[in-house]
Amino acid sequence: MAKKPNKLRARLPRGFVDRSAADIRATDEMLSKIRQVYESYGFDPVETPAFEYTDCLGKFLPDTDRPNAGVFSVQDDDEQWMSLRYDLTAPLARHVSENINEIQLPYRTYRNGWVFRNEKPGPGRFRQFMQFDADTVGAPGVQADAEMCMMMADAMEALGIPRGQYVIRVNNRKVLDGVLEAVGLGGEDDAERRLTVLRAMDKFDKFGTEGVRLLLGEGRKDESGDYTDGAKLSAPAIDAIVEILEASAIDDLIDYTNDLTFKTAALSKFAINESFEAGFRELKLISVLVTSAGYQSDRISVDPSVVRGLEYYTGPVYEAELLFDVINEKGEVVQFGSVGGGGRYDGLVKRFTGRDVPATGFSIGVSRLMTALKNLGKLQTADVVAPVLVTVMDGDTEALGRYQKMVQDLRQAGIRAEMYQGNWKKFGNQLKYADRRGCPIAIIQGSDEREAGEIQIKDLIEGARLASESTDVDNVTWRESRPAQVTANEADLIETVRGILAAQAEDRRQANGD
RNA sequence: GCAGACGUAGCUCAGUUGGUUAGAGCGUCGGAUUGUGGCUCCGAAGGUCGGUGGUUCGAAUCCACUCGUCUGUACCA
Repeated sequence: MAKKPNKLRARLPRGFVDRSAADIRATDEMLSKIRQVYESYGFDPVETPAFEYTDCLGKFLPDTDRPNAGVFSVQDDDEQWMSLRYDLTAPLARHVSENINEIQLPYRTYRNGWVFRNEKPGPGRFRQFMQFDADTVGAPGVQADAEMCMMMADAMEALGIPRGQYVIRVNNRKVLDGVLEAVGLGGEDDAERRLTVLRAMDKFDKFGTEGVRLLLGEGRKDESGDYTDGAKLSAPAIDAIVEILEASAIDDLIDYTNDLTFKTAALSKFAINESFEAGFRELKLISVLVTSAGYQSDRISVDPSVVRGLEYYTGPVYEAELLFDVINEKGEVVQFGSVGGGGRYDGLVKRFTGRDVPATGFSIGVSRLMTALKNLGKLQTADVVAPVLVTVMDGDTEALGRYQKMVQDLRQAGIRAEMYQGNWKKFGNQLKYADRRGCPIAIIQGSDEREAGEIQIKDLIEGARLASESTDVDNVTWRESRPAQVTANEADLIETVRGILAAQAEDRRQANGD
């Protein structure tokens, strides 16, 4: 048998999605809520393009695991390499550096945009996704970091996540450096093991004390049988690190009177080093600042297991985490992780300018957060009513003109409306179309009505309800009963439509229970 | 990247020890009904059985490789 010629198969590259009307509207809603928060903090928008020269995005990797993966790159006409941005921070550093003479520091700015990562997608993880960032450039003090944390908490609540269902966890890269120094991994030779230790600490939330002990020690095997090699630290070092991770507040760890000292048994074996001291003092300061601004530890909490990226952070780091379970389509609880984070990156602008320009900022993973809210049913689906459909009974030019006029009149009265654009000769299809499209009302005017100066106005929502109540009526009878349909004077079109729409809106409100 | 599970129509899935032309429900489209949505009835379209190669007289079924999806893990700027 001869094979048919192969059809081209329509398919989307993995990790990319088409966005539906509902998604787009929900995203817009989210963005405007976040924007409102940032604006109220006095931040101004700025936008940079999706492409940058690859060297400007920078590779700060001490992390040599994956030398070139993760980024989409192309070569320009002049053979310079360009890449799609993989976050909004590096492009901002480029923008600030390029315009450093015009920009008034400290520069408080926000922006949202698509970013691209060439890596394996997961639930709520895409290769193109939206981030919403805010940064303060040229502010050296931790008060800028504290403000970032507060703003992030406010953004979470503005998005409808109730207090107690999220937390902003704060740590300090200097504390982590102090830990590494204290367990004897300060030297250049131990770079690899330092990463292993940091990654292990980062897993505390996921694997708990025992899992982290394994990762800090010999290694850990997961359920699928995959094995992760450990950092092979000594037992006392592991004890000390675990004690830091398990602390519920920094005051449990540190005595802040005069010279800092460790309070706990396992930690007291270590001296406070310079990094520890600087890090803990900054954390304490942030903690005091946010508390006096009214943000208690249920919203912003110091947590030494926060590690974040291993690249450019130099001081405080923070992370927004959702505390509710996220359920996927199959009803399984999926581990979700953080929906945003950031930190202080004092070295990023200096790469371009040579000048010290300290900066701090954070990023909200809009796409990711939206997946979580959607799965939870907390996504505010914007209440967009489908258009009123003006049906076409006669296809002659004069009649079409009359229908167009009706549509325009409706539009000018602020009512979404459209004229049927399919094959008008099958009238049943017009109403079927309206029904499937979710149209609230259909307008009908044939020659009979035309001569009488009337129109038929059909309430499709009410009609659907009536239809579902009487299922055994035969089609002809049902049709001729013209359910939920009123005859109106041509001049009363707008008024009548308005009345029906208002009644429908009221019904929806009652159905929603508010 | 590593490990496991799974790939049959737009969707959800049947498909016997390898045996004619691969099926069902839902959905889609057309008709019954040239001016009325739902119900009902009739009809139609829709398949590289994920792909390639192999074993066999014969493969959706067995084998190898490969691609994709999901879950875990690694990485996550």
